[in-house]
Amino acid sequence: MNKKLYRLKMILQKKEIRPTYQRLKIFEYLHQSKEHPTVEMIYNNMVKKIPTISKATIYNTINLLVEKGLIVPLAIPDSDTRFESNVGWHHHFLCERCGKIIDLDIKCEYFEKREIQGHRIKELHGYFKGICRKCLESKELV
Amino acid sequence: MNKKLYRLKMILQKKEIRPTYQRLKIFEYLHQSKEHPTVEMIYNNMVKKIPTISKATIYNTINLLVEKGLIVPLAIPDSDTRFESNVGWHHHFLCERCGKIIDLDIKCEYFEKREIQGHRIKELHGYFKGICRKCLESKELV
DNA sequence: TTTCGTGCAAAGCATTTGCAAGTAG
DNA sequence: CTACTTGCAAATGCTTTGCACGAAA
Repeated sequence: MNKKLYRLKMILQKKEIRPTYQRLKIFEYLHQSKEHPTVEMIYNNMVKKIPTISKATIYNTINLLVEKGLIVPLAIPDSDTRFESNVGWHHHFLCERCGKIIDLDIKCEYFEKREIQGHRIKELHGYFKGICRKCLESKELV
Repeated sequence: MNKKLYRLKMILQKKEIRPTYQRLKIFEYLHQSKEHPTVEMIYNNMVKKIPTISKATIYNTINLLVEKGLIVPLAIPDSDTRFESNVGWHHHFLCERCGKIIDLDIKCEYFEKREIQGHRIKELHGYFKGICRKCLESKELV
């Protein structure tokens, strides 16, 4: 675990980000969490470990990490922005029943393309909305 | 043109929305505009035609139209939400140079699917970010 | 030592809400 | 007439900013 933290510290330094305790802990949390947390969720989690931490620091840090390309924001209508450390291109599934966001492991023909209809592609985002497998299964039991 | 307005009025009534002048004009604007306007853009456009209109009415109306499924919101990180009346599934391209949002006329294998890895699909959203064809061309002239 | 980051409180904005007056059916 | 909608202003809530103190290089 210490080795992993050290690795994260190196990543920050490589991007010229001072690896303060707060930043490292936030970055660590984003790496170990699979729940695509909101700012609120990050804050609630951090307060447990660092009781004096402020929301301003959370905002400052995630903004910095996004700028440096170390995390990615996920915009969803009528919902708070979420963040993830998995910066590789992939799609998402949002369950409208349980609210979870699931990383989809599907191929997309555009993942390899650098151009579409003459436009140069720099980013690609895709998400599905509906009811996830688990919710469907539990509904069938009712 | 009157015929078109009448058609829009019918659409509102079918969804049990009282076709007030403000609502009809906002709905009309969203139908004729191809620029995927923000709330701000809708307001600025409406004020020209209805000088007394308030932002609250714009918000009330678009929220209602979204609820009823007559328009679709488009969430983009670090950018205001945009709206469009084209509710059919399609992808978008966002140019980071000129800021335009372009409807893409491409097929997607998931447009016809109703399930993905066991999850039931109700909505599908995809967008590319990069530099649009026009901006690439004008850059090449420099 | 010097520069940068943190935490607090205040400021800024977009969006929502409450309400009196006006409008649609 | 009765219920709903509008426009205004106030309230709300998320995010950013200014600043003094503290921490990192």
